[in-house]
Amino acid sequence: MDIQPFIRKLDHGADLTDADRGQLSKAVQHTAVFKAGDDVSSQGEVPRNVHVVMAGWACRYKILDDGSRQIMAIFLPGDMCDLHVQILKKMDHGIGVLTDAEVAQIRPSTINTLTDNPRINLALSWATLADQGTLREWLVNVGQRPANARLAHLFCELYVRLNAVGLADNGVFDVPLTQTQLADVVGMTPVHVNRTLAVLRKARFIETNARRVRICDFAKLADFGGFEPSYLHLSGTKPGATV
Amino acid sequence: MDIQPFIRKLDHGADLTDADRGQLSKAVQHTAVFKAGDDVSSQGEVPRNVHVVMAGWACRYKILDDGSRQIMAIFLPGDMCDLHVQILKKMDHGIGVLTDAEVAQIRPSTINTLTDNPRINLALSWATLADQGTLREWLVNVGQRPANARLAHLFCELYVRLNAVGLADNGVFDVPLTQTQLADVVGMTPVHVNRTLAVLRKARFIETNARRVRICDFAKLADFGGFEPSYLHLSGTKPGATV
DNA sequence: CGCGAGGTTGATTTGTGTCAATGCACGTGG
DNA sequence: CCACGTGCATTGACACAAATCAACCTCGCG
Repeated sequence: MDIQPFIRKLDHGADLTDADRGQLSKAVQHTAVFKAGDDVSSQGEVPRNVHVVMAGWACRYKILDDGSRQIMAIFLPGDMCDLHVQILKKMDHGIGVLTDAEVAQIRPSTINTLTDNPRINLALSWATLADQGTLREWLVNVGQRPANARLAHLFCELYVRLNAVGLADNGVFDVPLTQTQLADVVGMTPVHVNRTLAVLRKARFIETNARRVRICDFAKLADFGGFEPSYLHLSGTKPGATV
Repeated sequence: MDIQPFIRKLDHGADLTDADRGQLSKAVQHTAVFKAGDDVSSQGEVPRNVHVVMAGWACRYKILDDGSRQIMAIFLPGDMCDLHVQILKKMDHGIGVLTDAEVAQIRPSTINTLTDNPRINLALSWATLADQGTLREWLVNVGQRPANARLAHLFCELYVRLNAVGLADNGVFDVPLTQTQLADVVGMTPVHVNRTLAVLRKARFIETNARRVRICDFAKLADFGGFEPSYLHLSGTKPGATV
């Protein structure tokens, strides 16, 4: 891995110095490897460490009594889970890994030294706000948009987020999820995800082969899905950044 | 108003001293009155003040191109909107008032003096985490539950939250929302909200007259709606609190 | 008195879920 | 090298929940 997605991402949120970047790099040195489907931390547990996805995809999810699952957040490489959980006494949901993945664990004491650095603290707070914006947008997506627009919106978001950490370009990116996992993200049935993907392909919005997606015309797909990237706040908090 | 819901709420999150309570009281002295439907702050605006609802109900919402609206959060008396927004450059959604309401405005500088107080800071952070938990639960609600369970869950949540600030007791509380507003919360049609309410009434889960709701048997309704209140974290962060 | 906002109800359509079968790629073991 | 099993994608037939369209009702208010 060339430059860490974690740093690359936080660079969007604040003007970090090389020393800041070094400090961040050091904080994510201790990693653990998980197999697809494993839990990083489970519902009901006492929150311990903060996690940063280094490679692979993870998620925040909740399983209901009837066995259905809602994925409430996707963590891509560079994403941090739950900066402030240690305040709480109990996880009200699980954090799991969607693919084989490498996840860094940061102890609370290390987090404190990070947030003592004002630039890093700003970057982390920015990232937290962006996560919240994303969650809100997912609610809008699931609550208001029909199936085809819902998936369109999701693909647009994933592309922009992956692009921001150097993992997507030219409309092409990997989506290493099964259709069942996609279904748990958008609140649909796997069968209906399948059919909806077929519709999007037929309409020439996207092309897929294996687990690779190509967005044929981003502007068109974004319009169709009602995607409007301001909620990701990728212009960050930097004064000079473009909106 | 006897004791402020704002203080009453934050008391759940940390062990405040009387001095802390005084400091909080003073921070919410400047209020403005809004008429139902007014915007407290609009999408696209530069975030300025932090708001606390003193009386009435407010919400966070987003309107889509086709005119449909998703309410992403309900702010009850005592709830604070967007502790950290000032980090961002642009509101990606609107804050509006669902009923006639009184809203306190806190300037960023005042916020800073509040968060300099470690107990208050803990309480505010706790409240922020509870808000996030609520948002996640709404996504689960809209993404996975059928209409009747969805409304059941919402009523359970509203009851517990109102109860926590002294505005509900014995299963009875006011829901000063139109069915159209309810629909925007749960991602359904007003017509379908109406029919679903009728089902809940007929099943003797709830009774309603005017805008007052009575939950006949909370445990039964909670079970039906899959409501499990841990996400509200009302046991807070206090060591001695019961779970 | 008339108007408008909100609630209620009915008939119908449509999007999505459900159930079930098939196909396909891949890995494993005989 | 082939037989088999498994996980995932795909497809079809059908059921059902929810949206849509439209009418009507009630009540508070100017």
